[in-house]
Amino acid sequence: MEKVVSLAKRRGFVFQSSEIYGGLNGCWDYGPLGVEMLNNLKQAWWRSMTFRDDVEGVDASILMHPKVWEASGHVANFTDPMVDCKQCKSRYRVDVLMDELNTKKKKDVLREMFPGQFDGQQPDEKIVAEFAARIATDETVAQAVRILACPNCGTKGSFTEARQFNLMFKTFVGPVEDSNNVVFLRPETAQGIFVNFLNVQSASRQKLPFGIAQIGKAFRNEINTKNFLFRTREFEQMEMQYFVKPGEEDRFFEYWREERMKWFLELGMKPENLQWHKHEKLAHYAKAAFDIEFKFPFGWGEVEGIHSRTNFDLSQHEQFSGKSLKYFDEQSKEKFVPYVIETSVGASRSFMAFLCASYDEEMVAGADGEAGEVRTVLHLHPKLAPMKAAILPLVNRDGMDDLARNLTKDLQKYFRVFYDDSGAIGRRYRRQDEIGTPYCFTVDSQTLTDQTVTVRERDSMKQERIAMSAVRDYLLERI
RNA sequence: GCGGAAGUAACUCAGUUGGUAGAGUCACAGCCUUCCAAGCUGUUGGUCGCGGGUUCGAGUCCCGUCUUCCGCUCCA
Repeated sequence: MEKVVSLAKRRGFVFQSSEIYGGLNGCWDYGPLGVEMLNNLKQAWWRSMTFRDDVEGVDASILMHPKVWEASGHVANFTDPMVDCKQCKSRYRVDVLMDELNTKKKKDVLREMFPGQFDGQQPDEKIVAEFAARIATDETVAQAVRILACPNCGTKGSFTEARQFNLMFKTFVGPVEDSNNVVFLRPETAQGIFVNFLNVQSASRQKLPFGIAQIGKAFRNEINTKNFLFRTREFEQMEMQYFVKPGEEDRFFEYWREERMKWFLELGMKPENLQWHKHEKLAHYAKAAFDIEFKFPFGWGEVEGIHSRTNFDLSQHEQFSGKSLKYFDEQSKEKFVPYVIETSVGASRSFMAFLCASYDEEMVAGADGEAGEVRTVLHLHPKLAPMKAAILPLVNRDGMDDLARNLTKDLQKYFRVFYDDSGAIGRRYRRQDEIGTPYCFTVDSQTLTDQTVTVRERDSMKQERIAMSAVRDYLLERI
């Protein structure tokens, strides 16, 4: 992990945000190579999503009407009161803590908070119902927390006061910081799609089933950031919401699961580094949910979620906006609120996943077949590689450098390529290996006579000779 | 948020009981060099994370703070 972070910085993939001021917790900047690779990644996703008949794109604004987040449930559900145990330092979400109490413990709490009212034998159902009813307000919950014992160390009354965590970034529209002007930075891009559902549908004349895709930044005020780009407060999502007729959701859920896994594999991910994670505890909007997890150096972590979201979001927006979001099916003459299949992938997270997956330190034999040495290489898929090729004169004389510069200029009309004439050729190859450049074209003395160059392939380090005029097509075929 | 570790050149790291800040790599300018990081010469580059304190004197000792990594917790 540290090696990847170090390489990312050294070669200009990722820098820490505001580094000269000591950095800002969990914020990162993409450097010259990072932005190329991130753009490539986003482009690969965009092409796979929208270069088809049934998906349209949008780019919604980050600031949205505050009611959007009431409708989506984020205002109510995106805040989790938490407590810490002062004794053993473990932390709990208060609602989880309450849910996990057994009936006996609930009875104890009720007895202590309402003396005399729950003495003697009490039916279990009554205890459960009364607990749910009476321990419902912030006030009563806080009281209950004071009585409870920590499930981990058993110490009673060791919890801190419950603290509210609102994971949405708050800001103000206009220069006056008035509570009437509060808006939120979107915590997910999906809502920008839902609120535009009818706009897109009518403008594009799409019929169900069809999808809307969007790439954009989202913000969550996470309690703690973590693991390089994995958990950050500002991140980029690539989301597609696919609208279907109710009853067809399961079929398309399976379809998109397959498609999305295929996407990762086609970009060079190894199957053994990916796995499905099924959500057993579903969110309030979901009917089914699977995550694609990648094996990061720190363990398995989610890079994409594929969720069957029912018609929850559109229905909520109908209710909160008072506008109909129903779709009229010409065939069956039915009017209904479509169901939604969501594919939501983290651009930053998958960037990191591809970086980690491609990082390798290989032992290669020395020139004389003796002591081996370490070769650091990023086995990035050519589509993702920030530099598509390097053009190198073997030595800087006899006009080899001029030929190489001309070739570079030609190729730059089509690709991001790199010219390098400094130091020994081997060193230059290795430098390209380290940033994942898939091909190196070398101009040597033979080029001067027959206009051919050598192609050196990154992963195999094998070389072949092709005509200089064929270089462009060589790259086009492979990228 | 808790606990542990770390922070010195772009990178990896030295730095003695407190006494003017070092190496290798990289980069740059040359030379050399006809295919896999290892030749030669020269050069640039450091607020020792930041802020206090102790001291004649702090990279070194003390306090605070920030950031990163690891573990816990959390991740509608």
